[in-house]
Amino acid sequence: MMSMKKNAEINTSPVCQVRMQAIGDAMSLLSGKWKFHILGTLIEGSRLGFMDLLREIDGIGTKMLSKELQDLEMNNLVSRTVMNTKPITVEYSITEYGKTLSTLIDELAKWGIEYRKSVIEKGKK
Amino acid sequence: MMSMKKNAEINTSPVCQVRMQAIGDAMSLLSGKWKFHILGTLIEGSRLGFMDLLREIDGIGTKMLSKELQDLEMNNLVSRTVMNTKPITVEYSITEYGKTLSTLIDELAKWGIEYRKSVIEKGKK
DNA sequence: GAAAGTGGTTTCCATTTGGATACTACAACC
DNA sequence: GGTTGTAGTATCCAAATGGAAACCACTTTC
Repeated sequence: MMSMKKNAEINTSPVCQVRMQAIGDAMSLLSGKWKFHILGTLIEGSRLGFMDLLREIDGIGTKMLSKELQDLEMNNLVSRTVMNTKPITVEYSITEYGKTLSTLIDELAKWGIEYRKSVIEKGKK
Repeated sequence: MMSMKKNAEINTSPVCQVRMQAIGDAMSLLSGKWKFHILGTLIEGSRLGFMDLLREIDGIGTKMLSKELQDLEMNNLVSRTVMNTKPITVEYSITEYGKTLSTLIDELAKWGIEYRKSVIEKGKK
């Protein structure tokens, strides 16, 4: 019997290393429980205040919303504008760069919808 | 001056609620530092052993790999087959259902590659 | 019989994450 | 002058996450 050492050559290709690195890069910006929710909300309805977001995103608290928004702003995915209004308001919106995530987030939502359907189907059996 | 109460009606639509719920559903399966890496690796090179994955995925340890694989298997995204070989080998591969994540993961990788490019560009300035 | 390779589990620990609550500060409304 | 609404910050705490190292059981190779 041959004792070939098969080292699973498949992913040793540079293409795949780049791909894996890319996934890591992307997730370093997008990880966390709320990032996709916030981005998804801001892509749908632009120009929302802090309290708007707090109401829209079910379950999030002020601390997390504040922190996640700062992260996203720092990475230029979300912009924050302090408005010169009477009781000072702040407007959050998706940046042009943030919009490049639209197709990704659409895919995620699409997959999530199908997933829920499949779970319901299984439940019926 | 009118004091209209604008309650940011945008995302109150059922469409958006479904969308947000879907994002939450999807992330409940895909959250964690390594899920996308593992799925991405298995989509590229099917049929990999535990040690193969450990080598392919840079930085992961045995505990996390073991745990994440169990999660993914439980959700039918990855299959685990114990082979009847001399020093017992196990083969992990992506399931048909797991393959429905291909476009999503491709999008993620694509975005990550562009992101890295843009960071490098900024660095040059 | 020791080393190396398979596929993990277990234990311990530090860091991260995230939730609840309280609080500030300002202005308008009543 | 008390309540409401805006936009957060601060603090405390619990739970989840994740890494390092040791260990197990088995087999083949040296």
